[in-house]
Amino acid sequence: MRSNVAKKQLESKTTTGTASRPYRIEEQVGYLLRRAHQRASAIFQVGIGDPNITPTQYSSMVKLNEYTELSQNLLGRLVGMDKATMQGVVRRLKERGLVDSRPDPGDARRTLLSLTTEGNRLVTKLLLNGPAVSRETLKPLSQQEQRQLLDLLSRIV
Amino acid sequence: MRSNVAKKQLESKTTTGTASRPYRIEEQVGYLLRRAHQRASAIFQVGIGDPNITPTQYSSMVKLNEYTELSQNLLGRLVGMDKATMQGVVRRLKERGLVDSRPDPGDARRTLLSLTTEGNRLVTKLLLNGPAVSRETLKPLSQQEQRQLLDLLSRIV
DNA sequence: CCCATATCGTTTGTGTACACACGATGACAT
DNA sequence: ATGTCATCGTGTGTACACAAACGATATGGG
Repeated sequence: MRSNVAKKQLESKTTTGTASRPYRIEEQVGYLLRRAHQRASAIFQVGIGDPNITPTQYSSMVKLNEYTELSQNLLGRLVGMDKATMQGVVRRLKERGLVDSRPDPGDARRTLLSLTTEGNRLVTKLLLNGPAVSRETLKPLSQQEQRQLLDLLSRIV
Repeated sequence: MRSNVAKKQLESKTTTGTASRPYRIEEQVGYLLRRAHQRASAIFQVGIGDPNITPTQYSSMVKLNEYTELSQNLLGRLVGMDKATMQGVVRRLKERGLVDSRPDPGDARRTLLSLTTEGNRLVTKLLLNGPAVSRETLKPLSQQEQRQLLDLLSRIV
């Protein structure tokens, strides 16, 4: 009973005169994004080829593979990670000998990051599995729908 | 140079004869889902009306508001949370006096959860802001695109 | 040159998120 | 009734994710 009060109040119109649908948590973007992200992470974990590499570690390594050397902060911006989060990701990659760092000779505030030989070898291997992971995640959709989803997602990011 | 080797190898065909595009991390579903989820969470945090309530806490409370009483495990399934994750979410909600628990009289393994009066009052208030949060998150898209995105997301979950 | 301001990386604290192991309980077949 | 197997909640360990505060360094204006 109590809950119906809340639901009623939510049935206000949006912009059009169309009656808005009841508020269901399962139909909200945020909720769906969380669930979809969970599933994508699970597929990544089993499909990328190394159970100890996480999605964020992977994207960091891919970016370092592209740019050779990057400051920690710039890398964070490129892969969409908070600097505090980046700190942990980099620390773990360094502990595993996949990433190296040196002070930026031109700016004492910065740390320059690069892949080690082993890091380079590992990304090269994982990159072979990358497309399959994406394909598996998108499998429920047709080719056209896959493109649509990628387009829509990139526009709300 | 080294990285070009990896990229070359990834340019294998998918199913059709179409030349596949180069592998860019920014175009992969998993990456886009992570970024989109980040943005949705940020919008939620400022828009839901209580900075101390997180998206998972919110969806748990909404479900408890719908069902009145649920076992912790079932609630977890309904909102897509691991039981270990659920444990933490419920503990925090209980600490704040928003949720109550009692042993299931018919099954000693289960804990039954419900909203307290205060929890009920809070969800009712937050539910008023829910639609605006979703609207804000989807703002970059047209009405039709919004529906499409929700449809595509629910199909890959 | 100096000062206000900004950037960079670190640290701390809180909160998801999941794997794994554990103990208690329930369900079911023999 | 008993033993096997599943379910439920808990605890531990690891890893994102971000806010806030901090010290060190850089930059640009006066």
